[in-house]
Formats: sequence, C-alpha cells, structure tokens
Amino acid sequence: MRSTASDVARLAGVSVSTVSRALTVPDKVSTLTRLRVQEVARGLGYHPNQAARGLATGRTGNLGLVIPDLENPYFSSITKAVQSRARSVGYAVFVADTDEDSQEEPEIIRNLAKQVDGVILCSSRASDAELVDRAKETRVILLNREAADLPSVTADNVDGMRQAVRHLWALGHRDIAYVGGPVRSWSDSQRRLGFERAGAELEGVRTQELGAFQPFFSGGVAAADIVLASGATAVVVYNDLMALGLLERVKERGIVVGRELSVVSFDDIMLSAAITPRLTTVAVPIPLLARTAIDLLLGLFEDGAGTPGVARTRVVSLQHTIPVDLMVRGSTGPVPKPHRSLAR
Amino acid sequence: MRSTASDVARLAGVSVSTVSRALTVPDKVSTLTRLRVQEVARGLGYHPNQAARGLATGRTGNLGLVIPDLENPYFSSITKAVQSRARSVGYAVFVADTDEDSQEEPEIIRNLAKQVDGVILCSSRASDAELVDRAKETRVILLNREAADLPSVTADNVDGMRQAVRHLWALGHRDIAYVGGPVRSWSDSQRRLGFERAGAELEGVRTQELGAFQPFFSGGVAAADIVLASGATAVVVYNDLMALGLLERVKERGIVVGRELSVVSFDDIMLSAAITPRLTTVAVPIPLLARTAIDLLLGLFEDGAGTPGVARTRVVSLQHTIPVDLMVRGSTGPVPKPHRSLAR
DNA sequence: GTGCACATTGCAAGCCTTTGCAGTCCGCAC
DNA sequence: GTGCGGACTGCAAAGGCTTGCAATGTGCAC
Repeated sequence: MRSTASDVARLAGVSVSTVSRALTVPDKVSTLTRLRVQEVARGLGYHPNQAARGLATGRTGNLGLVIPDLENPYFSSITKAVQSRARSVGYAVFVADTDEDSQEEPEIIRNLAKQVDGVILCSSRASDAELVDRAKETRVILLNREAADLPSVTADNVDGMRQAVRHLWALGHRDIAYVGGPVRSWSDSQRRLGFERAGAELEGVRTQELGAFQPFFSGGVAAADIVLASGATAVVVYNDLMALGLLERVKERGIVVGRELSVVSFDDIMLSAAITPRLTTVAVPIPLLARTAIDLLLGLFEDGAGTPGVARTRVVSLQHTIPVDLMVRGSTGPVPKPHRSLAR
Repeated sequence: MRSTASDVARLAGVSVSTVSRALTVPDKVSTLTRLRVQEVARGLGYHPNQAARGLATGRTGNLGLVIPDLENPYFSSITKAVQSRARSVGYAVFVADTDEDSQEEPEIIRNLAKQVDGVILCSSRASDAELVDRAKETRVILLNREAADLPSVTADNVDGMRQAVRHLWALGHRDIAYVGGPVRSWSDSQRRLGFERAGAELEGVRTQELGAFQPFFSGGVAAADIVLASGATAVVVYNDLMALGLLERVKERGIVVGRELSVVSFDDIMLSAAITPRLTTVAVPIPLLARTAIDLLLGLFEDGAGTPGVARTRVVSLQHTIPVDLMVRGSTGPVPKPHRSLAR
C-alpha cells in the first residue's frame, strides 16, 4: 500500500542502508546522495514504518497514557496536554481509559508495553507494590501519584490546600469542611493531610472532613446537603467537578454561594471560570504537569540530545512536585456573620 | 527487557513456530504441546510483540482517532467511547488532538498510517478532496462528517434539528434563531439545512441564522447578546458547550431561561442535564456512534470472524446515519406572551 | 609514485513474529 | 507387510528498518 525504503533505494539508485542513513543520520552520507534520496523519498511520500523501526532500534516513538476518566474535564485536559507535548517531540500516544478502575491497568500496560517507550500512569489508585510491579513491564511515570521511588510528577496538593484554607481563614471563616474524594486516592490523602495541617496551623479553626464521595458531579450533589448540615461556613471540595455538583444543589436549596457559603476546590477546569459564581479553585498548571511528565519519561532513555529545536527541561530528580496557585474568584467571600463556631 | 517467543520455545523445548501456533492457532498443535507452551508462556509473562506481529501479518491491532478538541466534553466522550469499544475488541487506540485545525491531519495520519489498521477521523473540516487524499494513506472512517463516498458515521443532524424546531413550535414559538457553529463544519451545515427545512415546513415561523461562532463556551457567550437583540423567543444552539456559555451570559442579563427565552442545543453532554436550568438538547447516542464507527472500520478488513464472544453489528452500508433524540428539559418552555412576530 | 587516512557506501545480520512448505512419525487399511 | 493419509512439528523466508563491519574510492602527505 505504501512505499518502503527499498522502493526509495531502487529509484535513487542506492542501497537501503543509504536510504536509512540519509534520513536518520544525514551527515554520514554525501551531500549529493542525501539530496537525491530525500527528493525521491519526498516524491514517493515515503515515511519509515515506525513498527519496523521500533523492532530494529528498540525505540518505538510511542507513549502510553493511562487515565482514569476521560469524561472528567481535568483528565481530558491532561490528555490533551500530554498528547500535544508528545507530538511536539515526535511521539504518538496511546490513550487508555480505565474508568476509575485500576484493575484494568496491568492488562493495559502489558498490551502496550512492547509498542511504547514508556507509559504515563495517571492518578492510579493501585497500591505501591502493584505499581512497582507494573513498572517492571515498561518504563512508568506516575502522574498525580507518588509511590515508592518510582518517577513521578505531582501537584503540590498539601501547599494548595494550605493556600485554600488560609484564604478562607483570611476571609474570617473559622468552621471549614473538606469534601473528600475517593478512598485510596493519593491526591485525596494528600489534600486531607494538607487540610489537617493547615487547620492546625491557624488559630481558632474548626475543621471537619466529610466523604469519601465519588469524584463526579453527582458526588458533589450528594455532598451538598451534608455540608449544609455540618454548620461549616466554608468548604473545600476535592475537585471542581464535584464543586459544580455541590453548587448546583446548594443553589437549589436557596443558598447564595460566595455569601452564605464559600466554596473552594481543586483543578481549575475550564468551566470553573465560566459558571456563576465563578469558582475559587486551586489551579494545577496542566501544561507544565504534562510537559514535565513527558520530559521525565524521555529523559529516562534518551541520551540527552532529543528532538532538535525543542528545548527540554533537564531532568534532575525523579520525583517532581509542581507548584499550584489559588485562583480567587466569586465562590468565596467573607464569612456572613459571627458564627457560633467562633464562640468556641 | 521482556521475554520473547524464542525464550518460551527454549524453555518448552519446542521451536518458535510451535510457540506461535500454540498461542494463535491452538488447534494446529497437539494438546500436550499446547498446554506446555501456554504454561511456560504464562510463567514467563510472555506477550507477543505487537509491532513484530504487525510486521509479519500486516495487521497491527491498533487504531487511530483524530479528534478536534479533547477539552470539548462531546469529543472527550467520543474518545472515551471509541477507546472503550476498541479495547473490548482487542484494539489499542492512538489519540491525536488537532486543536480544531485540520491542517495537522495529513501529518498525523501519515505518521500513524503504518502502525494502525485504520483511522477514525472525527469532525474533520477538511475539504472532500483533502479527505479522499487522506484515505489513501490508510483506511479512514469519517465520524460526524460525510464526504464523497468515504465510509462514515454521522448523527442525523437534519432530523435532530427538525425535532428541535417542532418542539419549539409546539410550545408556541414563532420566532426562532439558530446560533451557528464554525464555518466549514459539516455538522453545522447540516444543522442549518435542517433548520431551514423545518422552518419552511411549519406555519408562521420566522427563522434567522446567526453566526458563525466558535464552538466553545466563549462562542456561546459571544452569541448571547446578539440573540437577545434578535427578538427571537427561542434559539437553537450549535452545541451544548456554546449553549452553556449563552445561558451564562443571558442569566447575567437577568433573563430567565425556559421562561423568557427557550434554548435547545445539540450533543447532550453530561453537564447539560446537571446545570440549572437543565438543557433541552438533541442527544447523540455516543456509544452507538463509536461502536458503529469501529465495527465499520474493522468490517473493512476483518473477514467476518472478529473477536470471539463479542457480537458485532454486521456492516451493510458504508455511510451510517445514527438516529438522535430530543431530550426535553427545563431550558425550553411555552412562549411567554403573544409576541409581535406572531402578528406578522 | 606509493601509502595511508578518511569519507562513502553496501552487505548482511538482527529485531520478533507469522506462515507456507516439507519432513517425521504414527496408525490404519488392504 | 507395505503403503498412505494425517497429525505434528520444524525450517526458513518474509516483513521494513537499523547498524557494525567491510569494501571501495578519493585525496593528500611524504
């Protein structure tokens, strides 16, 4: 169906080896030959067969991305960013959605292992031991998760939570709840940790942790009434999607968010700046996250050169933490009135 | 790094050929040998190298999906569905996001061509001729787009629009606007067509077409004031994401959607049933869309058998149109009062 | 003029499977 | 007892590319 290197070789009157070299290591071929080969190749629309090249070199030029739920805007943004960065450095990416079910992961990784140079495993809820196991099949970078000493890229959840709670504190809130995400989620455990620490650092704050809830819109809806019953004047929600759900239900109950109840969440998905009230949220810089993950992965086996013309962050450590920023918007405001919890 | 067929062969005391056969065509191997080979293979965690298999058989077990914008929930749902269906029939999928820019497509397809058995090209805005060209590189299925006689799977946009307009008509609306999506979008042109036809079929309806707008939240925001200025009592919007934007701005202007202005759109993304007011929308059955596309693609080269245990729709025609359903929800309601346009 | 270094290029092996063909062995029929 | 078909199995080629090594040819120094 498509032309091969030997077609090019025949037409250019050279051997296949020369064709290969002319296209991959141009300086090992005389200028004249190189030009001729390249011209014939272009004329034929020749592109080397990646699979064959992979067989020969052991490098496939492919990456895998294992993601929990493409329908969560946060993860689809990550997918978009990873895919975009990968393409800009000459890699194609396999995407596999696990439906928030880490049981599928080993099978997926095994199937991908031979045709990728590595996989980015996003927000896996598998245990440390399981993850170490998976890393045996192929190179693995953990995204939004740390485990053992596997290479990983994570957002600074603890600091993000600190920023969120301090912001609420500065607004006068003294009774703050955390609406937690799924059990076994590493991010959730980090956010809980940050929540506890931040609460302990600040004076006169009463904190309470709710959940686990599902990390979907529906999870937020489910959490809403519990939050209202808790007496908290402000709430930090595991992620934006849940916050959206919570807002919806809270508004339905006639509460004005930003005045009667302040809401902060995590991720900064596109919609969170679009809805009313605009959502105060801890923004994870997704492009940076994706870029770091890919550079880390490539750094694991590329000798340093990389794709010419594309600057790459030099990889130093194997466990990266990306700084996060609190985006203050309309969903948070001053505590409405002296609240009974202040008296305590 | 990983074991190969020859490792298995050595340990099982047979030849590589036998290993291959034991694993792919078990009935050509004696029961005893087969069992031994399978056991050794399992013990070694052996999985055939897909790339090598692809070289040998010409079939890769991979699919490509080219999608305009992963951050649009409609497309991320499609990606999820395609990926899920593909996996269930034993295929892995490459995902490439073009950022709504069809210029990238040829390059992407060319790079993927040799490592996939086919490509699903979603909502491409390329011209017919360009698409025919792309189909020369590898098998191509068009999704949300028809062109020439290329195989395609599309939603029934015209009928969807008919349903939408009739619904508005039944509610008493006689002055209806269409907020259009991007120029050169095939779906948009179909929806415009349906809009014009539906308007012509119904008595006393005044229709007007606005746009083109960008198919994002921001596009809807931009359209809002124009819609309000148009005097229309009801509006059909190109897609849900835009409708969300429009709603936001319209609400900001103090208009109550569902009472003072009725809004219908297309896609039925998850959020459209979640926000207030819930969005009346033409639902595209995405799983069916994805499933049809994949089955069509596989039907193009699999001899009929397919993966055992997984039923597949028998492919008859090459251009499929998927029926759509209007989901009536809160964003549409009876026309508020006799409107001047009624008098005309 | 001779020899040598070096730049080019081709040969052939190797990467891992699959698969047509051929060989071996067995059992059975005549 | 001989012959034959059939069931298994191995050999080897093929698929497209990369790359170490060898071969060729050139230019230059001495």
